[in-house]
Amino acid sequence: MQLDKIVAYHKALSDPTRLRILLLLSRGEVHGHALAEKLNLSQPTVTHHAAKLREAALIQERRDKNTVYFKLNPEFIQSGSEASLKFIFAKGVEEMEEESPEHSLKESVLRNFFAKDGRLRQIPAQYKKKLIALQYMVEKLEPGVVYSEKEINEFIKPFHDDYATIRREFIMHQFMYRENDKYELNPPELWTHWENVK
Amino acid sequence: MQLDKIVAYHKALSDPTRLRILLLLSRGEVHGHALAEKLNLSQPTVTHHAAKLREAALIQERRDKNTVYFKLNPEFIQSGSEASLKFIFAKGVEEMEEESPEHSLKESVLRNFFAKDGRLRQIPAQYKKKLIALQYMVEKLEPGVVYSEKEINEFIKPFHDDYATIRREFIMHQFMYRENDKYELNPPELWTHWENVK
DNA sequence: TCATACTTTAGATATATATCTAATTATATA
DNA sequence: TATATAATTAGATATATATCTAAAGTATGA
Repeated sequence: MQLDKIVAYHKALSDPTRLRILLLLSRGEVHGHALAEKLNLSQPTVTHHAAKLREAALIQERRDKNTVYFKLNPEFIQSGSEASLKFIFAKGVEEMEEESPEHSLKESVLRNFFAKDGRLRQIPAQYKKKLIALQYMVEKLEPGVVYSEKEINEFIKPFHDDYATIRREFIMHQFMYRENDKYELNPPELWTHWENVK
Repeated sequence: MQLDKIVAYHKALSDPTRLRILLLLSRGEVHGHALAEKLNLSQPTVTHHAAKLREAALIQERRDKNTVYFKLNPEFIQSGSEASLKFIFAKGVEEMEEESPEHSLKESVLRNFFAKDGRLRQIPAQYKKKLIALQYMVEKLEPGVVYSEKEINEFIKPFHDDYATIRREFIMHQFMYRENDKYELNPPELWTHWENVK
């Protein structure tokens, strides 16, 4: 289930009138006219809400003569709820682990921005390239180790004199995590990759 | 959990940007600036959405120096979903079974609108009273029995000559259910009671 | 104490939507 | 065929909201 569907599902349920309609339907079929009466609304308003609920597959309809009867589609109400939980909690990982076939760019950045002695000639101005350079440096840090600010500065200095800026960029792009002046590497899933950036 | 809370929960989840934020947070803390970058949005926009998510208790915040870190509140995401299913499917019954201490009105209607021989003198014009009279008659039908239209007419005639109108009112107020010209009593939970009508 | 960086607030704008009335369509019945 | 009932569509209005820019607030650090 993709984003749009989940949005539509919650939109359908994010109106008090529609929730009251579902509640009334929970005990069995009700027709449009009766809904309008019970809710003290005009019939066009009921039609309007019924359309929204139908689009989200939350109700079904049947016609008998002039009258349209509505009833719940309980499966979809349930599965929509499950889908959105899955979306938030689980699906995230694969979703964002897209392809990154840009090896050539990476190589070119490393070759052009880093000198043979390993120093960073200058901080790339272009966003993608900056991320690549930052990641290259940060990968030399030890995961799980808690660094002081001073240690981070000392780590960066051999690459570039402006350690303050680079240290800030580490945080900004989520390569690292800071709490009470202690610095620690984030897991790579949290790093900003330019592929992630819409 | 009452209607308002459930509406707020689904409203919070009914925006694609907010879902993407939750997805980004599903892997750990992220701070505002990083969210703005990853989503290609301005920081005020992130603040705006964060406020909505916080109001719905879906995220929590922590501040370190100038930076505000957001993280999921997974319990609430889960429990909101459960609550709304409960609301639609279960809670309905008690919700609507309010008090109905209007026995005196019922007695007065039965006394004044029905003659000693059981005939309905006239169809009450006042909504509440009409429902009482209709219910009184309909309760003499057998639950579970499928009636033809003709049988329903014959049933009504001893009460009142205008059986067509009364038959329609039976359907209209959900005392009965019609499908392919077959009539059947609805369960009383579906009947329109004037207490239900806002 | 001044400048910087992150966040929030204020205000503007454009879009979405919940509701209504009036008109139209669809179906059934006399 | 004309009438009645239920539903839908069209159009109007008022409110809500997602987003932006600009300004103000807040905490840090030199």
